[in-house]
Amino acid sequence: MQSYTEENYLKEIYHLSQNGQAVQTNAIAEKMQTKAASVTDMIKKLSEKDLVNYIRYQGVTLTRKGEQAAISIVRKHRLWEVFLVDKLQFKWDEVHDVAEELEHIKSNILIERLDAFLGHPKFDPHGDPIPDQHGKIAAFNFDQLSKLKIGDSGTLTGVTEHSSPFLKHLEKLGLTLGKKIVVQDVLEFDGSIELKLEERVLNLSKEVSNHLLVSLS
Amino acid sequence: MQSYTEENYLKEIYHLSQNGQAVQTNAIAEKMQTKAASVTDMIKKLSEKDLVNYIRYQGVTLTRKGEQAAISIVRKHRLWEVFLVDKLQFKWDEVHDVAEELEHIKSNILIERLDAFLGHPKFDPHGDPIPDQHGKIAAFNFDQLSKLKIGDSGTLTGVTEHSSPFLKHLEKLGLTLGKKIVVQDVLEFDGSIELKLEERVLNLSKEVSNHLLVSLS
DNA sequence: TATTATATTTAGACAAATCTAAAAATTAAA
DNA sequence: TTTAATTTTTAGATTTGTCTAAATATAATA
Ligand SMILES: [Mn+2]
Ligand SMILES: [Mn+2]
Ligand SMILES: [Mn+2]
Ligand SMILES: [Mn+2]
Repeated sequence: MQSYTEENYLKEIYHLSQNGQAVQTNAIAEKMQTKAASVTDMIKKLSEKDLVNYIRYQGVTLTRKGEQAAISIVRKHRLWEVFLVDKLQFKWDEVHDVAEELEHIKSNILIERLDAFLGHPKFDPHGDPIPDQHGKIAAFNFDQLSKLKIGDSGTLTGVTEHSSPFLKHLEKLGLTLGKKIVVQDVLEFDGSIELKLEERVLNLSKEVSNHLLVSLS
Repeated sequence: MQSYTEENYLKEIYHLSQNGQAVQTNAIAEKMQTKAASVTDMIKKLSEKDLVNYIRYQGVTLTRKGEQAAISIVRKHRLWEVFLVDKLQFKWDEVHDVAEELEHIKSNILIERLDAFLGHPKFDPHGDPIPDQHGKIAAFNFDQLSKLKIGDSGTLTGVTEHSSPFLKHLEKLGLTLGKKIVVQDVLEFDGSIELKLEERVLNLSKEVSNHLLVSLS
């Protein structure tokens, strides 16, 4: 078993590994809001436990064992987020911190029962896929809204930025998951995008549209 | 805020305080499965934080602040137990360890939403009262089954022993909360009690009946 | 009351996770 | 290819919660 802290490191390394390359000490330190020296200490410990591959000065990658552990935590995090939103009326910008704690509760039966209770959801409130009990993550093919061309249309299926101010902003604009949008214009000038959303026309900055995922229709 | 460990100490001191007297170091050590020296250390820390009144060699009592903190944890523990049983089909003998972890999740909004979601339950799956958000505990007046006389009848409303073997045993006998019983005989010899439960006649040892609570009818 | 037994506290150490400051390795720039 | 900048690691401390062993206080017994 891993400690609460080890689990947080594993999850963070997992998220930072998505590009395929070894993860740097400083990158972990920044995400974990700690110091590089502390990261080195923890990496050595995780390496000792065969959860990461570690070569001094070369960064870390997760072992299969480490990846499975990380995915299990991600699964729990996302299932608890669904619970908070679907059953306890939390807003999508309010769930993260609580899920950050709940993800560490150790009980397989609990998480499988919760999964069933929620109806085996495939995505969390931010559109992120929920790994199944074997660690399988459903393939999905979404595009950054900022990559679309004039005339393209689709459905908003995810966000890649989870901060409360950002999510509240989307909420206010009516840009919630499942909404249909049509690209009406893309401005050369600043890369901002103009789209139609339920009769209304919105203008989104490049910065915002970078963090929105859509499935084309 | 208190640490996970401090919260566990506070809760245990609270449970041991029910007789009104100061709680002894060794009593805490036994319940917490630790050593007296460790308890002394922690007591000093809790005293420093004004959560317990402590006089060397004289045991501890909770301050108002400490009692409120302890009751808050008990509230969370019992609400989570209700959730596990009512919503996730846990058996009453399976909930304790998981609730032991869940009780430490820090979020007031979470626990108030959970309370509402569960329909503001007054008792947990073992018949223990659930304190309200202000720390108030509903008065209740139950009797130990072992104190009843021949001819007395009532409803099973609680258990004072939460171990899984004990609860499984009751389950097998059909002795679950809400069941009506009538005392048919009390044996002088060993204090065992004979009672009628839905057409059947059961004989319970003094040991068992000591841990059952009934409300007389 | 003196002695013995029990309960509690201190002293000193240890493991986990963190930090600061300094040293070492790697990478980038001149 | 030296030098400079960046990244990473080590060394040594600190905090939290724990432990064992020894000392001290309280309670029970003779
Ligand atoms: Mn976490
Ligand atoms: Mn999420
Ligand atoms: Mn606990
Ligand atoms: Mn209970």
